[in-house]
Amino acid sequence: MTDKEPGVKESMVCDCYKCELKDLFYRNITDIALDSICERKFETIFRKGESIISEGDEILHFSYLKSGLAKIFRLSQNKEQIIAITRPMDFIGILGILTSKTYNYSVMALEDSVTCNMDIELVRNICQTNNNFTFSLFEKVSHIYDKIVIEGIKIRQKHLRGRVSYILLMFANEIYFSNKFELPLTRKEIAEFIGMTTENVIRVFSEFRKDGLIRISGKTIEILDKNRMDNISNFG
Amino acid sequence: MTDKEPGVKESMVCDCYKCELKDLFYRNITDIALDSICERKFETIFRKGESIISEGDEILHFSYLKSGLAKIFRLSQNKEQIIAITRPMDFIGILGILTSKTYNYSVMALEDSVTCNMDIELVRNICQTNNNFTFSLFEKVSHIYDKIVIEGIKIRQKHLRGRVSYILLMFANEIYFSNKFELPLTRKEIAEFIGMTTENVIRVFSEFRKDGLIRISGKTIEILDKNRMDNISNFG
DNA sequence: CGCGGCTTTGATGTTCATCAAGTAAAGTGG
DNA sequence: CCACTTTACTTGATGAACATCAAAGCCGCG
Repeated sequence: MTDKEPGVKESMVCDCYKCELKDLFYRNITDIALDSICERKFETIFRKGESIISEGDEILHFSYLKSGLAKIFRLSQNKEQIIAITRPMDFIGILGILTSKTYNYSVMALEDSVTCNMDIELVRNICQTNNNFTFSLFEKVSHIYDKIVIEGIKIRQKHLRGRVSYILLMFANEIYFSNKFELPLTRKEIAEFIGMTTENVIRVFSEFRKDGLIRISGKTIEILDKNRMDNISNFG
Repeated sequence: MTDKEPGVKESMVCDCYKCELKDLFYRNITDIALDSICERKFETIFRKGESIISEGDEILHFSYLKSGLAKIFRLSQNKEQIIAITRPMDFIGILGILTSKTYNYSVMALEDSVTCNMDIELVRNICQTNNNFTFSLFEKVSHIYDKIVIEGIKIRQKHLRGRVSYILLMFANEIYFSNKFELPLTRKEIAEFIGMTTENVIRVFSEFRKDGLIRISGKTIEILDKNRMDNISNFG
């Protein structure tokens, strides 16, 4: 997060002692260490569409998403490839936050978002002296990676209809906790996530609509027949 | 590694103080801790084709591949999906070695192989008390994961010819360090690695042979025109 | 209001999986 | 060690799944 980034610093920050990440931090860190992080942390606001991280940027902060939604992606062969959707309380930049000098991925806000940023050197110092902390972090990062790898395998084994229903169910079940939601991704981005073309994403949407599986109104999607969607996701 | 596994314990084990993993262990661990691991470690021999780990097995040891070659794979929808090829000095089981109770992946020997196995509880104890060690391990595991994710993305963006040349170059450049080598995978396994059918792997092999790119004799492959192979791998 | 990006649909062609059928190689039991 | 079985390899023919191309409507934004 360098100066030229569009993110805006926010003055209303929350109390670290009440942070939802306390499982990771509060439990494993002394009050003194926590205080030293807290007084230097800051929050940043990103509007929908703004870049949070660009591949190659120097890593200066240990950041997590406080609210909103973001996509993690890589540029490969002039094509964006979306690797994962980052939800609140997820770390930003995942890999190499501690071990690399620069980011390996780009991150962009899909909705208005707020990140909380801590000095990376301070966090590295805590790692040097507090292995409970390091271990917890290790555990969390491992699970994130594992999910990415396994999800990638599962998605690619499916046909187009299966991929689309998989991602729609993901939004409904894991992100918005509702059968009706606003798609945070364009059709093109969905295509970049699940490895198909924009046109075919739209075509499958239309098929699902004609089959009475979903209702579409612009970016608003409502899943009407979850059972059949589950079947298509699992066996399509 | 339970009793029913085919691996055979080996009595001739090497000196931990001269272990190639000393960067990870020796540098970060006291002699006493190292000694306590060493006297309880053991090595296991696996013949080509034998199972080293099965998905769901309880994790009892922290193991690495001392010699040989192995494939890491998952069973998904009755299909094997090869995730990575493990080379000497790579860890076995990667994810969750420290944090999970059971393995998330299966591992099978592709060549006669030897693993070195340490008591997982002992290693976990070291993690509890030695954060240099934990940090080094964290770093190594992160890089392994990163490579898997990026490699997966790259392979799937290519057409069939590009995928096949990519994997052949991988064997030549990163595993056997020679343009002529014995393929450790069957055609079917190659297909499972790069997401295509067995028939098409064979078809592309035949095309490459007719185009004078490679010479094939059973499992022996020789890359004749590396420049053109590089091009196909990068732009195919 | 007009421009560019997003969305939609149809027509067309290519890539690739599937099916079939046969050969070679490798393991198995008498 | 040889007949037998199984697994791996190979090639061709066919069709399905999917990408690409083309054209037009829509929507937000300067």
